[in-house]
Amino acid sequence: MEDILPGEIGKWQWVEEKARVHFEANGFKEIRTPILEPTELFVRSIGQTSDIVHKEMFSFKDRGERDMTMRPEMTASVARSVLEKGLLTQAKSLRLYYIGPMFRAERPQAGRKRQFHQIGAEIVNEDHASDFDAIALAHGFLKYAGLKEFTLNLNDLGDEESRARVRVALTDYFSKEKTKLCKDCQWRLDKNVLRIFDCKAHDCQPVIEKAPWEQFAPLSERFRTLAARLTEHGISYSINRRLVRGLDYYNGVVFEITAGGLGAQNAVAGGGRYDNLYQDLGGAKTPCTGFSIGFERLLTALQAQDEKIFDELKTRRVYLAPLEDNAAIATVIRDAALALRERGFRIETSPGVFSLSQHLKKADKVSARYALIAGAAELAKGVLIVKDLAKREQSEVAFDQVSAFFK
RNA sequence: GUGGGCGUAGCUCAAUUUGGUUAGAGCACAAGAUUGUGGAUCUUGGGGUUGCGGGUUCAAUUCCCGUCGCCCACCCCA
Repeated sequence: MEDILPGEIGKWQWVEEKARVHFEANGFKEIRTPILEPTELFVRSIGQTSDIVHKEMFSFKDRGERDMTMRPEMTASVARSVLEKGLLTQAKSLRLYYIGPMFRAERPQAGRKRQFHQIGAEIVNEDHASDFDAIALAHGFLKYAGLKEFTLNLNDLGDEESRARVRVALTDYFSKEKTKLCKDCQWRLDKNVLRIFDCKAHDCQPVIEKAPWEQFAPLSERFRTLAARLTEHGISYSINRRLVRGLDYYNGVVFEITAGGLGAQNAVAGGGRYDNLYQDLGGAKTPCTGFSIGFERLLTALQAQDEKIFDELKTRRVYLAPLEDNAAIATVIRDAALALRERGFRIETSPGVFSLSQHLKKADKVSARYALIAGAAELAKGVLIVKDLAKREQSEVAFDQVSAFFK
C-alpha cells in the first residue's frame, strides 16, 4: 500500500475535482459508505467463485468475533446502503457516484496495488435503456479528464433465459472435455462455467475455441440497440465475446475500457449490468448498471499520453513575498491572498523574511505562477507588485484591485 | 497462489567479483557569494544501524543461513 505525498496530491485533487464536476453535472449524487463491511456481504454479492472473494480479500475477525472485510469494490456496499436505508422508497431510481479506496490482497505489480482507488457510478432500478447512460458517463468522464486514446470493449452476457440455456449447453460440453482442462477450469466447471472463458492457460484454449459459441449468438436486440446508440453519439467500440468479467453479479451488457501506457494491467474502467444483486441481498427485483474507473491507472494513462497534462496546476499557484518584517505589509499581503484563495488559487509562502531574489528562488521551487511582492516602497504607494513568473512580466496593482486583476 | 529480479544517504547508483584504513558520487536539501528582481555557477554544510536477525572470521556492505520488504510478470481485476 502506498502513501500519497504532498508532491503528487495536486494531481489527485485535480482528477477528483473533475470527477465531481462531471458526475454532478450529469445528475449523479455522491455516496460514501464505510470501508469495513461484514464479509458475508461480499461473498453473497461478488460470488464465492470469483477470485476476489476466494483469494483476494482482506478479511479478519473483529473484537466481537464478527467476520469483517475491507471492501474490495463498491457496488455491494452501495446496494447494502440503499436497501438498509430504504433509499428506493423515496425515489423510483437512483443515480449515485463514489470516490474512494478499495482493498485487494493480491501480489502487487505495475498498476495493481493492495490499496487502490476507484471513481465509479451506479444506476439503481433502471432497466437496460440506462446501459447507454452508464457507458456514456464513463466515456465522457475519461475524455473530460483529458484521456485521449482508449478502447471500449463490449459484450452481451444475455438475459436470464439465454444465460440458463448457455450454461446448460456449456456445462454439457465442458464436462465431456473435463480431462483436457486445467485445475482451475475443472473447478469453474462446477462453480461457474462461464468463467472458463476467462482462462488464459494454454492447454485450455483449444477446448475453449471449440465451445458451442453459437449458443451465444446472435447478440440480443437490446445489445444491438445500445450499439447503434453509441455509434450515433460518436462513441466507438469493439465487441469482444470473450469478455466475461470476474464478478458473479453481472448479466446483460458488460464493458471494459483499456488504455495504453499502463503495462500489463491495461483496464482503466470496467462495468456492466447487474439485475439480480438486490434480490440476492434480500431486496426486491432491482435492475441496475454501473462501472468503476481505476484512479491510479487513470493518472498513469493521462501522464503517459500527455506528460504536460498537469502543468496547468501551476497556473493557479501564487507565492507571497513580503520583503520586510512589518505588520502592515503582512496584513496587505494576507488580505490579497485571502481574496485569491476565494478565486481558487493556491497560496504558497515561506516562513521568515527573505530578500527579493531569495523569494523568487523559492517561488520557482514551489512552481508558483505568480508572486505577490510588497516592501516599504509599495506600502507607501498603496500597491503590490504582481509578477508573472512564466512571462517574466510584472505590474503594480492597488491593494483593493488584486482580486480584480486575477479575473 | 506461481515464477524471475532487487534491497547501500530523501532519490538514482558505485564499492561486494577476490572480506581489510574513516562506505563514495550525482541529484535533491540547507547556508553563503547576493539588502529590491528568479531557474545558472561556485563555496560550504547536514545527512548511513549497508533492510533485519544469526553464523563463519583477527576483521563482514562483501561469504553462509534465515527472515522481512520492494519491483516486474503470471493469474486476476480498476
